[in-house]
Amino acid sequence: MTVRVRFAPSPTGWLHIGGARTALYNFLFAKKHSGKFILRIEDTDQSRSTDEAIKAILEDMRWLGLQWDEGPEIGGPYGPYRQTERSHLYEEAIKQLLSSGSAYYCFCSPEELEKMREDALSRKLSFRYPRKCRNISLEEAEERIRRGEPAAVRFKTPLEGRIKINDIVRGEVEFDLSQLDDFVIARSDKSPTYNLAVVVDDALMKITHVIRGDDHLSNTPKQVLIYRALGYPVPEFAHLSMILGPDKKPLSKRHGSTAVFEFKNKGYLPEAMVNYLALLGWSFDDKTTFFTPQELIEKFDLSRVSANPAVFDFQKLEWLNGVWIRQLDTKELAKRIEPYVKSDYGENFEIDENFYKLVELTKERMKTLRDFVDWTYFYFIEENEFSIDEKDLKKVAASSGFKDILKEARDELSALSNWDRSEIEKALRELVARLEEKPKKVFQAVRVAVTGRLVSPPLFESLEILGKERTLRRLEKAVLFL
RNA sequence: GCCCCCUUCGUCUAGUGGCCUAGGACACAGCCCUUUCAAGGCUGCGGCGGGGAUUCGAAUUCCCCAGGGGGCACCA
Repeated sequence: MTVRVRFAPSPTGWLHIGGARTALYNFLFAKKHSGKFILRIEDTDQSRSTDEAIKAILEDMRWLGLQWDEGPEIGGPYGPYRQTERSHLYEEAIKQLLSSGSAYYCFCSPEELEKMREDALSRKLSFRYPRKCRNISLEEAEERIRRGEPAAVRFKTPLEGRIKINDIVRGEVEFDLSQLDDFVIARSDKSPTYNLAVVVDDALMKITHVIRGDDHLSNTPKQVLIYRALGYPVPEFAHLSMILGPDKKPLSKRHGSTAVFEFKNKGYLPEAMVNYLALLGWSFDDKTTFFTPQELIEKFDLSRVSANPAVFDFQKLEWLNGVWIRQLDTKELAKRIEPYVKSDYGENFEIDENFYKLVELTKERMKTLRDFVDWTYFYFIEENEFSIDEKDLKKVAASSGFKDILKEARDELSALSNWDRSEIEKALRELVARLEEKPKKVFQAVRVAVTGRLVSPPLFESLEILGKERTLRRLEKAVLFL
């Protein structure tokens, strides 16, 4: 039996961290077992679903490297892969359930039921549909429908018994059927409800393992009932716990970024996102934290997924992103950074030697790709727009001899015939010795004057990349300005 | 109200009866390296939700409680 799993988002917004993790676990499980990863769009709620959302979700999934084997844009043998295009399949299933006696028409109006529900709620009782229409015969019901009466379809839930499921991450979970009521499987407009649609789709798409969010656990017994009534094999289930915010509440926008594209914009690498997400609720052993996508595929194990909800740690993600950045080779890293430079300094930017040097220089201090543009402000800024950070300037300018140091530095550096890192260092160190100053004092003075900030990439390399002309100009300007 | 799930350092986790005076990672603190910031190295801080029971022995098994979360729709 070949493994077939699916990720089934409803396109009502962007792909979120939680959804991304569910998709990832499905993907990893499929790849690990040489199975198929299917993407299905659950857009039955037409009022909230949009085509833009579908596009965005597909884009984010591809960015993360979660390419599906069957689904939108690429098709597959069990399509269509959008629920709105599958209505006839649901109608057929409903018809089958009706004629086999597993379901029945219900003529109770939503208003009537709503009233009963409110009433029960106000008396602190649990509401369950009273099964008023359960014994109306199919013939009678069809007659009433012919006369124009609206009717929903309900599943005829057994009055007693238990449903046991063996969840891969949770183990055995049992439900008492007497706790379930006769849930609606088709609305009076004939459209299927979620529980019916998922089962029909998963069954027809031959899904072998349903890996999804925890919030669906209590729906599972209802779905098992439908599988059985329809005569389909029941798949394996694995319910993933939710992702929480630092306050232990379900992760949401108020905790910070939750949409995948936001992390992309901030300069996170897809590999780092995948690495982090994989570790959020799963571990390989007691020490390994770095995994390439390929290693994840080899090592991922659903049964090692933790059942308790995990708090999303933005700091750890950032750290891991830094780890990923540091181990990319410079050329590759430069390619990843390019778009961020372009978005800040113009589309006509082109990768050159200096860019590679800057990447090398900042590589080990970046946490996100966007940090690069921050670190290299001094280089990319137009010369006439260059300015020194006022706070930083104040800090160094307060000490005695600041101006003299800059003047001397300018003289020493302008005398250099070879403008390279080691010559620059030699000249400045000689200056330190001659002035009998602390190295730190001299270097910081030059740093502020030339890079505009007290914190910059290594000084000598920065000056080399900046070039003699620009360096001297800035020193000159600083001397005059002070 | 009913049903279901979850509970090891602040956070992610290792741990399946003795290897645990509970291991790793992030964060935090200190030190080293150092021209700044990082990176790196070292050290430290810090935890089995509570109560019973089983056992020679329990983080690990069982029961109860508490806390957190999810579900109970003609939403998905």
